[in-house]
Amino acid sequence: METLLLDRLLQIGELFQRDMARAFDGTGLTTARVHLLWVLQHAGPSTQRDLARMCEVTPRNITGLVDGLEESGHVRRTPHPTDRRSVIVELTDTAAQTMERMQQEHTELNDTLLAAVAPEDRAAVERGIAAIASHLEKLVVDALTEAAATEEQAAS
Amino acid sequence: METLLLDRLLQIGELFQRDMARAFDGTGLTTARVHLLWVLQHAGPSTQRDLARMCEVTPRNITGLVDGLEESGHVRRTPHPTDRRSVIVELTDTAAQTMERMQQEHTELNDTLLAAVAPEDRAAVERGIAAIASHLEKLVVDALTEAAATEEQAAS
DNA sequence: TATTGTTATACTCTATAACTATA
DNA sequence: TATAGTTATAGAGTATAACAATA
Repeated sequence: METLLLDRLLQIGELFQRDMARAFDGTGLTTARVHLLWVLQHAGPSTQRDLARMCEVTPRNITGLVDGLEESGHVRRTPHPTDRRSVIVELTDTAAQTMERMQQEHTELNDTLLAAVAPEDRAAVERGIAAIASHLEKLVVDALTEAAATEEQAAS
Repeated sequence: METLLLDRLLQIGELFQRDMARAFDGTGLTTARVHLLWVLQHAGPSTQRDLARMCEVTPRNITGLVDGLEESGHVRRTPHPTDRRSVIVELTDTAAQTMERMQQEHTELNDTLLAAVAPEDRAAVERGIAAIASHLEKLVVDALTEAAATEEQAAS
């Protein structure tokens, strides 16, 4: 029985997650926390509210993640300069270095995997995967929009 | 800034998970429980021990998942015919139907996504993704083996 | 009155360790 | 003595709801 393309794509996601979990085993970092660090690295110092929006989780959840990352020395909470309700979260210097290294390794992994593809297939793979990602995103967004509309209708 | 192929692959995994979570919203099913049902559908009635091995989680975890699935009417616990320590878990009729439908939808999604790829690129995409999955698996397995060896050395 | 973050509470997934029943 | 499953306990991630401080 041949393996579906979709199954191989999902397998890649699982393998990646497993590898990341292994890499951070013993450091106190987890997938969710690394994701927050990643968002912080790209967005720069941010309020917890904004982090909640960018991570697509509740503000309460951010409180917990930042608590853990503060304790492990990866982030720092500082007061917002003008809004005394807000808290600014920023990477510590060591965490910023860690994230840079991580981003570099990520790029290297991308190159390694691309090198596993036959040169004459590479362009087609890039095009094909982009098309699949874009199509799937549309499908999911449409399904979510429809579900939201149905719910709204039910509420009225 | 162009998106890395690796990032698109990871995005596909996330989108798929999000879509699955949405599809089962309100049914009491979750990713972990659906995974167990999936394993059960492919392996047929199994002991909890075997389910733990196949799902790569602890036996304790299977107890919890089966508890939930039993309560929601998706699986049934029956005594093992010869070993009174063991419990056989099997899908209920309705769950078996649900899983068949799900598998069909899965195949349809695969076809839909494949249809989003230009016909002349399809063969290359199939080959390329198989190569990437296989290469990544080797990388992860090697890393895990190495980590295990290091740990063993530390223990001696 | 609206917004930001936190406390309170709860549920799922996950793990390890101790225990019971059985092999 | 070893194995199958459960109870006990713990921790992470997630959510909603109520609340305090501030805007």
